[in-house]
Amino acid sequence: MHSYYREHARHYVSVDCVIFGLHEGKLNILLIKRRMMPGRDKWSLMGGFVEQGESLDDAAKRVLHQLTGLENVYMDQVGAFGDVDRDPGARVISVAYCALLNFDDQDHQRVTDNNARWVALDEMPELFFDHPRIVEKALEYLRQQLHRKPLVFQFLPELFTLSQLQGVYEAVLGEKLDKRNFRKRVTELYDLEKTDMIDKSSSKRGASLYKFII
Amino acid sequence: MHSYYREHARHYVSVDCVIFGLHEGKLNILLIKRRMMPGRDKWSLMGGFVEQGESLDDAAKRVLHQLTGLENVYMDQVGAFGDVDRDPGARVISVAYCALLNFDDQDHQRVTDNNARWVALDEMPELFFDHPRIVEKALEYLRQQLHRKPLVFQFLPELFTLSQLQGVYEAVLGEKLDKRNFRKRVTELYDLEKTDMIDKSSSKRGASLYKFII
DNA sequence: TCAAAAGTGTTCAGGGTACACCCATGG
DNA sequence: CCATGGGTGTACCCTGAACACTTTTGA
Repeated sequence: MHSYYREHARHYVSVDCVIFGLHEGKLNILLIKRRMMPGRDKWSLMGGFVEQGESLDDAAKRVLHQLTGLENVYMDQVGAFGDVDRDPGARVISVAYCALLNFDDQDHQRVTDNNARWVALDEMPELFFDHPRIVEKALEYLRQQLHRKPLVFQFLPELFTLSQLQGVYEAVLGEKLDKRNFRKRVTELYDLEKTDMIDKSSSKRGASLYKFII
Repeated sequence: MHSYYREHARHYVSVDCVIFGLHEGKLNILLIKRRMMPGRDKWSLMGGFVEQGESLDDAAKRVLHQLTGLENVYMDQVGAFGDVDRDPGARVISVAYCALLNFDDQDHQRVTDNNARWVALDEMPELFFDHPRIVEKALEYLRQQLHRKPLVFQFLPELFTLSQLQGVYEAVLGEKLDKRNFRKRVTELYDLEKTDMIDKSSSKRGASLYKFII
């Protein structure tokens, strides 16, 4: 390595994951209750240090996998947070990621083992570090991207009803939508294949199950 | 410091600045020809290491100031780039920022001393590292944010003509705009104060100078 | 007098929003 | 038989796009 590098400081770098999932019609985030200092017994995002030979994206995937047992989950980088005193224990620069997953896919045992809990957005406890800012930015990012990419389907199983799909939009945007306008828009915006299966879990009449075609 | 941290790797962290300016009606980026290894004599973005006790934002401001002599310039974080081999000299995690400045404000002497040059977007030389990706992402970010925040004024002096303003939009978006539609939209979108001063530098008739009111 | 940029309104189409009723079924 | 969620079409408005001519003045 050139001496050019050696004279500079090196830093701990972590990734923090804002893990979004839909639960009981509400947008939830997966939080952990810290078992170690600093911030023991306080709520925070799930995070981990970036190790040698590990890219930022890989570190984020690893952290998510540790907590949920899931792989191939949709993740996006939200931004880097590098205030000097953001972590009271040491100077740590953190890169935040958000993950969007189908609530039912997770490994509940792992989640429990990690001292983690799903919390609805409007019931968030006080978070440690600068994690409130990170959550805020992730949410803003999610809401923006919702209009640009077909992210909603990440929250749903492969087969879903249009009402479920609408529920995701409403939960993420935090507002009610008109059913007819929603269906018109979504069916011309996305390639949705109507299957001949009917879901009866949420109504007596039953609703057609759809599949999203990429 | 808790032992919790010590077992983890530490990394060099740098900031790289995508410095945008408008020159001769085109969107330009300020590039430097590297004087040191790795990548000596190749073109790259201006960057610098994040030091102890320095936040990411502060590091970006410092780097920009070193190169241009400017302070209080509009900067935004574009994202973090952390592939393991992105820098062939060492493992360096980089956080990219973009800066928007008025071309005429810079300290040209400093720019020259730093071996830097303004290059139009469509004349970009091959860039070192993963800097092409960074530039691409910064440009995408800039074009997106253009519709959300009053960024255009960062490229202009305090007083400007509507034609200059339109020129900025056209240069950033890379497309011609309709004059009447542009003027209608911009005057109802922003609070523009028409001064009684006339700019004659670009036409015989002269154009009114406007001021942007925050 | 002419070249070159400044300045100025109207028309039209398409997308987004508001809005109400019948259907199928399980309990 | 009724409560519950599923499913469907139209009218209106407003925003965004297309479009051409007059004005001023320095060279």
